[in-house]
Amino acid sequence: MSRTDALVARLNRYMPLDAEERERIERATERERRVAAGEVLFEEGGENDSLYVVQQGWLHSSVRIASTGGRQILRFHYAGDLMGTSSIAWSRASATLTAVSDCIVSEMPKATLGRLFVDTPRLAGLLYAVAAAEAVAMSDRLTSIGRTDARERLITLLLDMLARLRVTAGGVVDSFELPLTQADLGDATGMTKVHVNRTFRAMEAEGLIERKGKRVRIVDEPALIRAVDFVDRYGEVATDWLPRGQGAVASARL
Amino acid sequence: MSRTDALVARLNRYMPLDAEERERIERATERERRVAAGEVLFEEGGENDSLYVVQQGWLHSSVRIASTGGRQILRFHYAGDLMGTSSIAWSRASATLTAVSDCIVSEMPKATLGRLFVDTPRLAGLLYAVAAAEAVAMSDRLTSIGRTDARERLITLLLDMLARLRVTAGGVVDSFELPLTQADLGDATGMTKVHVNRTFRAMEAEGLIERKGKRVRIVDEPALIRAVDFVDRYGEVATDWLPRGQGAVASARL
DNA sequence: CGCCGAGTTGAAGCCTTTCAACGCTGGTGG
DNA sequence: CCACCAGCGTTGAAAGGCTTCAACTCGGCG
Repeated sequence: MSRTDALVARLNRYMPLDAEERERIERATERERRVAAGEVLFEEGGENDSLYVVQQGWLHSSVRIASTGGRQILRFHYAGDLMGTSSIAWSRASATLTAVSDCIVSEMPKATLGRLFVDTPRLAGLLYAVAAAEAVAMSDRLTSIGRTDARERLITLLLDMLARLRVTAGGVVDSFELPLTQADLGDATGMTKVHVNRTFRAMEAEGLIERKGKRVRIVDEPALIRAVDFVDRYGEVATDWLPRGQGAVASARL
Repeated sequence: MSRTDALVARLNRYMPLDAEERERIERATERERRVAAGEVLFEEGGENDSLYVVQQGWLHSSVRIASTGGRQILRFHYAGDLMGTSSIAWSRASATLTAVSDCIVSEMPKATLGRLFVDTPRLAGLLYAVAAAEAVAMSDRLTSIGRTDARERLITLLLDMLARLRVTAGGVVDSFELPLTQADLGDATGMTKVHVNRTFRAMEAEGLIERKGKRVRIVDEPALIRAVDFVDRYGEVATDWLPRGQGAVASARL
C-alpha cells in the first residue's frame, strides 16, 4: 500500500487502531477502481454484493422519483466513507452512486465485512458508531429540507460540504470546487434549478458567498453558521462504550 | 421474562437466534420503564448513556428548529426498535424522544451494547444490518419530503405507520389509532397543521381514507400504494453475509 | 462555426403558508 | 353537575415562496 487507506485514516481519527485492525481493513480494501467524474458506480435496483470505500474524490447517492420523474440526491460521500451500506440489508442497491469528481474507490465484498465483524469486534463497534453518526447527519438534512426555506437549505449544504472537504484537504480552506450543476444542487435540497440560481445570486449580492466558475468561496462563514446553526457531525465519535483491549479476537482463534 | 422481549422477536424474524444470543439480549433489556402517552423519555441535548428498546407502544423522535422555533419529527419508533442510537456516537442525545401512546421501554446501557458486540458478533452484524435498513427508510422520508407534494407525503406517512403497526398487531389490519395531533403530522411531513387538515379532508372526500376520532382507516390501500409507490423497508433484512456458526464467541472465551 | 448544456432572468400561476375566527370536546374546578 | 377553559379541528381569505414556462446568454466542443 503506497497510499494510506482512507478508511483506516478516518477510523483512526475516531479511535486509535492497533496494527492488526489496520492491516485487516487494508487487506479488505485492496481492490481499487477508478471512477471518472459523472460516471455511475452502480445503479438503483441493481444486484450488489459489495460495499465501496471512497479513497479519493467524492460521489453522491440518489434515487429516482417514480411519480414526477424527478430525482433526490440523498447524500454525498467523501474520502473514508463506506458506501452502499444498504446492500448490507438487501442484495439490491437502493440508490444510484455517481461520481462528482474523479474518484478512486475500493471494493469490499459483503462477506469480507462479515468476517471483519467477527474477527475484530472493536472495529464492528466503531463502524456501528459511525453509522449512528451518519444517521444523525441524515436527520439534519431531513430537518433542513422539511423545515427551512431555500436559502437555509443551500447554506446548510455548502457548510456541510466545506466541513467534509476540509478533513481531507487539511488546513484552513474557505473555498472549494463544486462540480455540480445547479440542477444537482436542487435535487439535493429539494428545490428547482431556477430557484437555486436565484437564491445563489441573492446570497452573492449580499456578500455571503462568491462564485467563480465552478469554485465557491464562503465569504462570511460565521454569518452562515449562525443563520442555520450548523453542527458538524463528523468531528468525533464516542468509542468509550467499547470494551477495551479487544483489538483482535481473531488472533486467538485462528 | 413473562413477555417475549420485543427486540428478540424482531431480530429473530430476520435471523433465527440461538439460545445464547436470545438470553444475552433479554438480560441486556431487563430494566423496564413505563412512559405515558405524551411523556418525554429524554430531551435533545441532554446527557445520555443508554439506549432504549421499545417493548410496547410507539414513540417519536424530534428536534427543535432554532431559526423558526418549529419542530421536525424525524421518525417513529415501534416495538422492537432500538432508540437513541445517536447516543452511541456522542454522549448527548441529538433528538427528543416522546411517547405517542402509553409505552413500555427497556433501558440498555451503552457499555452493555459494547459487550454484546464483542461477545456475540453475529448479533452485532445483524444490528448493523438493521441500522442500514433504517438508514434507507430515513432516505425514503427525505425523498418524500424533498420531492413530493403534501398529499403524497401524508400517504407515505400513513402507509409507513400501517406497515409498522401491522407487524406487532398481527393479522390483517386496515385501520389504526393515531394519537397524534394534525400539528404533529405536520411536523413529521414538513407542512403546517392547516394544510394537513385540508389535505386529509380532501383525501377523505375522495374516499381514500376514513377518520373517526383518532382512528384512521385506509380505505383504498392499493390506490394509495400506487400513488406514492411505497416500499416497506422492514419486511426482511439480509444476513447471508454474516459468517455462520459464530453464535457465541464468548462462550469459548469466558 | 454551430450546437448543446448550463446559467440567468422575467412573468405568471399555484401550492402552501399565514392570519384569523369559530365550533367542538374533554378535562377541571367550583 | 355544570360552567368554563384550553387544545384541537376546521374553514375562509389573503399573501408569499417557489415552481413553471419560456427565452436569452455564454462557453466549450465537435
